Amino acid sequence: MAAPPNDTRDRIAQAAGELFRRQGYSATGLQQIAAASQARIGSIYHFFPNKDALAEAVIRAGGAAYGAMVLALLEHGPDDPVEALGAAFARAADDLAATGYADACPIATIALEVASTNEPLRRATAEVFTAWTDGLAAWCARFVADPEGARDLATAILTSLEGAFMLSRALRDPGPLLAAGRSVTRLATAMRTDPAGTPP
Amino acid sequence: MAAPPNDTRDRIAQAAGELFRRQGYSATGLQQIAAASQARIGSIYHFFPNKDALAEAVIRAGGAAYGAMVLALLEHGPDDPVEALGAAFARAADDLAATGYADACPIATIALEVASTNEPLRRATAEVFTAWTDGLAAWCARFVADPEGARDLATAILTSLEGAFMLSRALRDPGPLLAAGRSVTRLATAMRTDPAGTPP
DNA sequence: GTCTATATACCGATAGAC
DNA sequence: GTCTATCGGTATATAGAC
Repeated sequence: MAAPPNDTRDRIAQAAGELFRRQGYSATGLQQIAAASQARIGSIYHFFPNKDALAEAVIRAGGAAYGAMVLALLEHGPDDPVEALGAAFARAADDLAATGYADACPIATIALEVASTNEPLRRATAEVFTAWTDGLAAWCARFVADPEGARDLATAILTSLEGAFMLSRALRDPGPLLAAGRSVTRLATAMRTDPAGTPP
Repeated sequence: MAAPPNDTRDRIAQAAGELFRRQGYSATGLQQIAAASQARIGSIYHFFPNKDALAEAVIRAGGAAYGAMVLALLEHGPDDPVEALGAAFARAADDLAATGYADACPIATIALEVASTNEPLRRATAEVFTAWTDGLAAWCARFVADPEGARDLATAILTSLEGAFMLSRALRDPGPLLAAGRSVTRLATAMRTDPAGTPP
């Protein structure tokens, strides 16, 4: 999407991100990352001092990219924000099913693994979640006047998405993601300040 | 709560469950489980054929216990179901903070780790999530007449709880859990069929 | 910057004494 | 049913040639 140079460092980071999100941080070995990125272990250590540093780079870069992608999806979707929300959840369900229920949130698995065991990585995931919430809250503020209400709705969108990703992956069924979409659009409708475009 | 006999098998399963939920499945070694349960590795292999079998037993037993606990919390809370929901989320936030943001959902971390890598364990987590959804849907059916609506609300409660657990653990902040509680109660209010007890 | 070889430690699992 | 010793394999990380 953005970065053109397919150099070794990028290949390593991308392969690591894909493996971390699918099977978790602990279960992914450096040998596997090297094989997936067609690099040598020595090259990984040339670009990253250790596995934790690689993970932190992957969390921050992948988090920024995913947040930008979601916001772009909302902004370039239907004009009505509630419809855009519903379309985004439907799109997430399609994409998840298309990858065999493998690729959902890029940092969710790592976030749970490190929350109580690795403070630097926990902090990295926290900063990504906070940035996502900020971005969503700014988008929600377009149709929810109360700033606290906009932030609550943003949190509801993000937590519903994360939880629905978890259930849909475990069940191998888009149902939870679609149900979460229905609930979030209903909630957004109830919270929207400006009811323009809503027929009686 | 239920089982009185503190025999070796129970100690192993309980210690394994605690470690799995806090730091994940892959990151937890049998040596650590043995140390935490004051058993020997040989004893673990006496009761469970391998690590996967231990995990499956932990997922199913822990899942059943947690589901029963949540339903009991809802049923023995305030008479008004919406108030009971809000109290349950507030209670979850208190409990999470009290454990240093360590003990949230007993199977969430494992579920994400195994969703794409371990089919028997993935199936175990799916069955637990389905049982939870069924139980919640039955409870929701008390005040939401439409069965599909009750099931959607049950899914919304569960996905919001899981996603909010994730964010609250990562941020070390009860905020997301409390915000999810506000959103879920608002949603339940909008969906409730019987508005008895709701003052104007 | 790339690659090989290796150090050290721990992994899950097994065998067998008691 | 409990415990010790140990197997083969892999983990992260390092040293150093090229």
